[in-house]
Amino acid sequence: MTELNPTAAAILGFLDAGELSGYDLAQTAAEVIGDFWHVTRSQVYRELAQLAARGLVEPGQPAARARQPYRLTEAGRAEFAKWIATPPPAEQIRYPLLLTIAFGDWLGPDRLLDMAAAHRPDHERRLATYRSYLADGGLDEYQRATVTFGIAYEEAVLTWLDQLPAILGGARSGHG
Amino acid sequence: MTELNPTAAAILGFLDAGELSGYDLAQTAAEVIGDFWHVTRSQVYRELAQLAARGLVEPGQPAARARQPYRLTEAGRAEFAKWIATPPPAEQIRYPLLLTIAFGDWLGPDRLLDMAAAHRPDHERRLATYRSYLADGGLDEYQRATVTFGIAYEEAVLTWLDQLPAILGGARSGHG
DNA sequence: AAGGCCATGTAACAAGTTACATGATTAA
DNA sequence: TTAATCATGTAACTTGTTACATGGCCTT
Repeated sequence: MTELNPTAAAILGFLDAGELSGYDLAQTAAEVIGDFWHVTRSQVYRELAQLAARGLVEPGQPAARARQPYRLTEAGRAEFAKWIATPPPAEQIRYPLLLTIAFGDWLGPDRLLDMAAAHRPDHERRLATYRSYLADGGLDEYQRATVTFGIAYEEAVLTWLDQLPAILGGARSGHG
Repeated sequence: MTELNPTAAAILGFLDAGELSGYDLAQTAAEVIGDFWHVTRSQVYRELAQLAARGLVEPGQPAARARQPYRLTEAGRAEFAKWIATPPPAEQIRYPLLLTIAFGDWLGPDRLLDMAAAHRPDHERRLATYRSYLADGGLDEYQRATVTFGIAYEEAVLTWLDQLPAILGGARSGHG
């Protein structure tokens, strides 16, 4: 048996709460873990097919609109338990804006600062959302832990954006 | 012509400095942008083949050990210039530890805190490295900008790790 | 009852990872 | 001069993205 990948594991984790279709699962994933683990519908369907083939999930009653729900099997539950007990690997960040900045000599500070500033509203919005989650209460400890990460992260990004003009201020464009 | 992907663009960007082999490019990428844009050697070779097919790079003199260097063409330079002038999309984060925490009910706070703590040395090490880059000087403004992001990010992670025990402290495991 | 929207899923493609192969160098 | 290591690249597989197809549901 191959190891579960994190996406497959998350699917099993969500199915623990009861039967869900691929569509539901994609939606749930987007809401609950979407900020640090992005999953598309296509991935969900593929993983569901493989999980079914391995006997870790099984199909329930089909319903309207071709809806096909799945539920967790005992083997699936066991496999999930094994996965979650495994120490997770390091995070990965892919930050296109930093790439642009790394080659920033081609653009010069002004264009770069504009591009960076364009990202600010997104971060402000997310930060506000996370803060309101905490303020509204109703989160369990685990959710509070992940949301608190989001807050720390967004604050860091905003702080960095604040510093950027001072850092890039002295530079001149080297290309055209 | 399809749009350049960021990895292909980075390859062109590095080739602006002169001829490099796929191996060199992979190495350079790991050093210069590896912290926010991970690229494997295999990707580099694939992109080089495609870039060559599109006339954006061209092969130079083969050398020992099957070394095949490439250089930028004028078309390649133009395409890179177009790419870097395009506003970059949002970053993506994939954080397996947060996934584990999101399903943390299965493990309980003690195991989670252990797992989280296991990541701390990595972050401390990276933070120290970034700080020494700044302290040693010799970085241009653009590098300082990306390194400063790294510092802000690692500080945020460490702060969050500090808060975790207090956040998870009250929880009990629900499974097992 | 017609038109538009939404839920649901599939298929094709692109990007990313892992494992392997091979011939030069270097060190013992 | 043999063994170990390193530079270089290829191939196979897995994961991630984008575009498409279809039919039920709701609104007018």
